[in-house]
Amino acid sequence: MPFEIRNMFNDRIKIKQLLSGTPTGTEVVVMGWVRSFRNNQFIALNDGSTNANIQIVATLGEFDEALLKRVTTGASLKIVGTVVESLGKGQTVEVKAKTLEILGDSDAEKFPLQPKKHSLEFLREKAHLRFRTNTFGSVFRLRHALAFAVHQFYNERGFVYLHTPIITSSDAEGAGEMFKVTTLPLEGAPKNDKGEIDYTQDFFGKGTNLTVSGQLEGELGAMAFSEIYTFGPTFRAENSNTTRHLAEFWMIEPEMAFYDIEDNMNLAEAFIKYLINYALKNNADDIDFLDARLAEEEKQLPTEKRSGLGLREKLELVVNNNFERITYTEAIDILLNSNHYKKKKFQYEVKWGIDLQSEHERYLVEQHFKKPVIVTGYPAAIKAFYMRMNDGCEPGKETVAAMDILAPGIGEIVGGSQREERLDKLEARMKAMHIPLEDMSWYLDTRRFGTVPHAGFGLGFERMIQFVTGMTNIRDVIPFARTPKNCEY
RNA sequence: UCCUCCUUAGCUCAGUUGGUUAGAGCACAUCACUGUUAAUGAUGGGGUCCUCCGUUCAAGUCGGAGAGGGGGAGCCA
Repeated sequence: MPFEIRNMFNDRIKIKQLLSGTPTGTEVVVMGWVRSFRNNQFIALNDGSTNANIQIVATLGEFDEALLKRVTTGASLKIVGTVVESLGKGQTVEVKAKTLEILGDSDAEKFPLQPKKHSLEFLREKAHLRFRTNTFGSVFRLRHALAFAVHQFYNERGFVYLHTPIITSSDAEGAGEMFKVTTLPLEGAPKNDKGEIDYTQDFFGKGTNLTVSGQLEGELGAMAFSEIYTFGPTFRAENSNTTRHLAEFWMIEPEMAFYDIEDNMNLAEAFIKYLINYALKNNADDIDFLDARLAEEEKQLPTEKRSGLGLREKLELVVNNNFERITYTEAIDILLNSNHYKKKKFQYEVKWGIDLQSEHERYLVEQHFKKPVIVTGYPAAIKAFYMRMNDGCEPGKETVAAMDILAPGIGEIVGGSQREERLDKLEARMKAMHIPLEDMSWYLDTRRFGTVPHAGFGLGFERMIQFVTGMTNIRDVIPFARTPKNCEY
């Protein structure tokens, strides 16, 4: 099969394409960054199209010694050469260099990435360079693939991609602490009669924040297009220091008219499986690399801490099996009847009405069912105002049509619900929760004019990437993590 | 925010009961070798022992405070 030379300004061929072909003797132009230079002859060159490097052979004696001295780890090169069968064992094709041009030098003494294993913590501090490592190469190619798959999934189903605002004056969702957005000076901000900051003089004439969710605006779109989704950044000013929280993260929030809670669950399950399937099919190399990497890490762990399941195995298991679906009440029963509970191993109390703690969710997912679990019908008291009250509840045990999807290793990956479409019930709930109705009249209008049953959910994009890549720290699946006390770049 | 562990060379780490000149592997430099795959061999340079305060004849080592990081918890996606 002849190589297809892409007609770019430099007729460059990408390394992924080059490696997928056969040694034909064709002349090619390759560009990339040096990963290693062995034996003063063999350059491992990488251009980010794949983790695999192309071996460039600079035959001894054919190149100036001073030039070869500049072939250091991290330097960028332009190579013109012929594609030949490799005499070595590690690869089938290699490029025998005719000309070798240094595009950018890289001082070997100062370049932080060495041809060796680095800790994730070290690379996190070099986030601007960590893309050039195999691990982060795979992680961020997968991040891209999953983002593309998100759009493809919804586009195939006729959903409209709705851009909900990033700056918002709505503070009703209660999803978390918000970042203030203002142009008022911090020192000497104008005050009103009551001595409070006078936001009428602010840029928007009122107090504004970065969004914590696009859901409420998403519902407005669903009431016209039937099915919409949002996919954008969201912001939480919580002082959370964990491996699964970010101050700035990306969330996918579909919102569907004419869906009930069952339809909602079906869509969420199909969505997650679609994303995993897309990655397995289109990024097999990256999954396999991360699989091997995790297997290596597992070897360092004591036996009882090993998962015993490879990354690929885990993903295939999720794709090929139905998610377990249980009600909150059933979940509490399972916990109460568990040996774990009887041996008093739960730190937090288990009884109907509590919010499930991490340890409870982990028990259900990792010990009891050993696969993703969808929990529905949570107590109304612990859930948001917009969730639909279930009919026929025992007094004092009112539940709402909420659903959380819990995934092994990362906990809650999806949170969603059927929305309360009945105006009287919604208003009653909002009053009970002290949410000012007048500020929310735009939202209540959807229930006043042609209200319909509808539902939706939010999927944390980074948590999904964590699941697919097996990365344990969420800071390693977003290019530039924003966490408390950390906003580099 | 709470609990807990950690911070020694560019990186990963060792450093005994508080005791003389703080070590190793990798990386880097020089030389040798040349079909290597984390190349190999030899030689060499490289240290604010996180910071401050204290205890002591003497602190990388003990105590206190602070900073940064890891893991767990809460909040959540």
